[in-house]
Amino acid sequence: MTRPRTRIQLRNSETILEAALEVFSQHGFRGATLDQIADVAGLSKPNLLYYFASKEAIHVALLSELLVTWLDPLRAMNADGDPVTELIGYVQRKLELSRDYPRESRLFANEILQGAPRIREAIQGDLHNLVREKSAILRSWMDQGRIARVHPVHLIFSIWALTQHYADFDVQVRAVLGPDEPDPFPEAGQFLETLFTRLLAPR
Amino acid sequence: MTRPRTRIQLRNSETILEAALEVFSQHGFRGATLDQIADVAGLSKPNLLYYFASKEAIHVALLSELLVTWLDPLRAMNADGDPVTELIGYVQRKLELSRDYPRESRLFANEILQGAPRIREAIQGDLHNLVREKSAILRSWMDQGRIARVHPVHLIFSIWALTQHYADFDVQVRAVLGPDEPDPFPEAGQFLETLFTRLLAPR
DNA sequence: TGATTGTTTGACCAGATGGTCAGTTTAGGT
DNA sequence: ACCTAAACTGACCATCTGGTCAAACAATCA
Repeated sequence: MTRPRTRIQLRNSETILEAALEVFSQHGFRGATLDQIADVAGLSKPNLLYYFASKEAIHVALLSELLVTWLDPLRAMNADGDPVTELIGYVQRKLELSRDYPRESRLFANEILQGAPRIREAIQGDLHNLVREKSAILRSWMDQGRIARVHPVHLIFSIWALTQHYADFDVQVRAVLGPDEPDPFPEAGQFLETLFTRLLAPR
Repeated sequence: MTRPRTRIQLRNSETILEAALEVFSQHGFRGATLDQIADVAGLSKPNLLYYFASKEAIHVALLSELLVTWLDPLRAMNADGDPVTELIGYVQRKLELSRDYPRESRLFANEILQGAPRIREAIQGDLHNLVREKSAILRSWMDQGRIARVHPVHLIFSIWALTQHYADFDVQVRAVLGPDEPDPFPEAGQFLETLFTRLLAPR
């Protein structure tokens, strides 16, 4: 509840959130147990609850922390830059997130799949507004003929879908590619660059 | 375990699977309870377990049933047809599945997210082989210069990601689009047709 | 050193949950 | 109408799980 004050509080809160991310992202909210989290964190269950009021409090803490960093790449999309460069850059940054922070991606996916009970308002508020803002930029680029005209919001959806797929469906991706292809990300990056370059090329 | 024999067995198995799909797709395996499923099915819990040996047995029955119908659209992709038509057709059929059977899509997504513990071998076996087979077709189309050259497996991934997104992330899609746009699917279909047409146009 | 505050834990609890079972009710064939 | 097998149920159980609490322990500072 209250913010960390002492060194120990800071360290243990961190440890707990890290362990909780591991467990929640693997089993979902309902599938994760406090005992598992405590075990991974190397702390006792009552000690966990000394730092967080409840299981849900841990989950909420993770999600709100996540939402900020998750949307940063989109925020970084600059109206003054070169449109195609900006968009491809966004795609690549999002793909890097999928590669480097797959647990966060799965945590988010789990939450949305269940109907986003804990972050619905954030999605209808902050996210909705951010997308409105950025699609206005996209629309102006289209008006200027600097990128091809497509539905800007569905364009953003397509970026999310295509990049997150590599984190959320990692098991499937690797199983389908087979054991010969240990790291799908380089080729994914190339494929997505091709895809969005062709989609957006002004015509 | 054993296949349904009598009329009652057939009807009740059906009812249970329908209820289980509803509950599992909404709450995940761990989040769903037998009591919930029994309630939705309008049967008592012991009666549920008269038809299925365990909670897991219900889940497995659903998943194996699902896998067949889920891959049918890909199976239907015909080597003798017109490449772009075949691919766009596949995309549209997959999008229709997302629109008409979102619960099945979410059930599948849930399973993959958790690491596919119950269908791993099916994915490494049947799915892997089907994708190999179909990417050979894609490759031959590319060799003939009838569609642009891209990584065939990532092309298939992109179709899955883009279409399933509209079922699995439905809440997000609707929240971001806002209440003015009640049905995202028509515009999604148009967007995806544009996307794949431009991506695949021979050059 | 002692007092105070912050940290940790074993033991415990109430409710939920998957599953069992003995026994009752119903359906279908004769 | 009767019999048999199928269908169904209330009561029950063991286990799991989120959470509590009083008491023990550690750190910090006067």
